[in-house]
Amino acid sequence: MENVKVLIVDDEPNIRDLLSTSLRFAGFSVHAVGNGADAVNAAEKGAPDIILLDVMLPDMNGFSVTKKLRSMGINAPVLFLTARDETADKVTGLTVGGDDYMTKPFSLDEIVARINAILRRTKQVETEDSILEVGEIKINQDAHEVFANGEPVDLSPTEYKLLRFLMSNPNRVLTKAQILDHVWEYDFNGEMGIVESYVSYLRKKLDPLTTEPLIQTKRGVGYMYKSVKNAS
Amino acid sequence: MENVKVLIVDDEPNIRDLLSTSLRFAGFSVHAVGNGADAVNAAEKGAPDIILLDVMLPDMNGFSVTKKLRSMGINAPVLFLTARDETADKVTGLTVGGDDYMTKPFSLDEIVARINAILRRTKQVETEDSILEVGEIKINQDAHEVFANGEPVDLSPTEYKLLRFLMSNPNRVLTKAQILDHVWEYDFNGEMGIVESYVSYLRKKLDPLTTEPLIQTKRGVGYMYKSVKNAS
DNA sequence: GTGACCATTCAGCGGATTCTCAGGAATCGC
DNA sequence: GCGATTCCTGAGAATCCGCTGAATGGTCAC
Repeated sequence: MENVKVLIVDDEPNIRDLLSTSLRFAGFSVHAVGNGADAVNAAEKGAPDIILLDVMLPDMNGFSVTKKLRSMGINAPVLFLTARDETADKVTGLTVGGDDYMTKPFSLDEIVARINAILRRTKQVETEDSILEVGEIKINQDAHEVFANGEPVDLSPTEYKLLRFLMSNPNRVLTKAQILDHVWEYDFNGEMGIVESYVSYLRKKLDPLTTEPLIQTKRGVGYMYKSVKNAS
Repeated sequence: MENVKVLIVDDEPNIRDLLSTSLRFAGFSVHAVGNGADAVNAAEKGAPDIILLDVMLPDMNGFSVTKKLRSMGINAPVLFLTARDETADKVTGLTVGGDDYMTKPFSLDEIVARINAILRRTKQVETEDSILEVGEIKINQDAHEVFANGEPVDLSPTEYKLLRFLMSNPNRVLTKAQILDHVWEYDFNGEMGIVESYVSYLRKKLDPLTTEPLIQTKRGVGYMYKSVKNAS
């Protein structure tokens, strides 16, 4: 996962900042532009490994941008960003090859997961493993399958995202605010109590299958996924 | 931890002074301003390693400031300061990237700990280790876990903060007033007897696990955490 | 439309935590 | 030794925090 270059194309500065900050912190090398013409230029010069492309741009739409890019021999996979109300058939034609799409608003954890999934599929760069195994839990990120000591566990989408986020930060306390910011969609406006609810759901499903509780409550601080006992 | 530059942005002079003095004493290089415009200027010239940013400023809010900063290519992590009563929805989006937030009123020890945690995570400068080990006690600051000779110790948040403060000033007498100022929130207006109570709680939990009492009473002066015996 | 599943809010419970206070123990000056 | 001062610690009250079950509304498949 060294030096993967991401090109972000979105006309909303808020989304650009959010994505830039978040992906940079996730270890990607980021370049962000606000319209299709700049995107073509940046892609030509920057040789990105993956492109995050808003479907609705002020000057040209995502389809025109990709057509232009492909005609120039730029074959980096594209992750389209589209508003939820735009109909699916508008998008389905776009996702050829290794491409994919996400609806806005998305969660930050989810978009990192999708980027890694695409890179994994297109194999243009080394990237993370599709299997995430920490302690007694194993997640197959391609199949969205979860196993606790080999037993399959059936999780709802939000439960899955929460568990994945916890497991990718083992032995580190995560505050409810951090969890909310990464697992829920960026425009979520509700209370942090929902994190408690979902932790409760997860524990109810996972704890019967494990030898010890996996999600620890650090009262007054947050939650922590524990993987190995700290004896050192 | 050499020459880490902190930029403080808060419109309340009291808070500015409190933070400046305290952080300077903790070894940071500090610059403080009172509004968003000055913050942008100072960040441009000063190239801070981390920014402490009040969410509510007279001229612009914290989000506008960070947006402006990011658009200028300044990627220093931000520790937001926000009033406790502001609801969670004002907090969402704050902990993106390496950023974090604290509610006012905060404790000075806590804010130093958070700054070090952020610097550690963003790895932009060398900083302290997440493990604080002095004598027979070891603290894992990521996991908020405490061990006495390898045995886990369960501490409440205040007990934890007190122990951390004592351990980060080993072999040095700390007055109750100092402890109160650093460990408790700055608007705490109770009695100093509470320090005695919490020292008592700590001793009750720690002393059974250590070969000798760790927190010494310096009658008429304060308390001292002892780590190595002086041969004299 | 109907039923299953899911996301979200909320209220009540129980236990942990914070803080105060007061009696007794330890220590100091003399 | 003895009083004065300081410190220790148990008890108790008020509060806070997190867990969970229940209720609501939405979405999707059929």
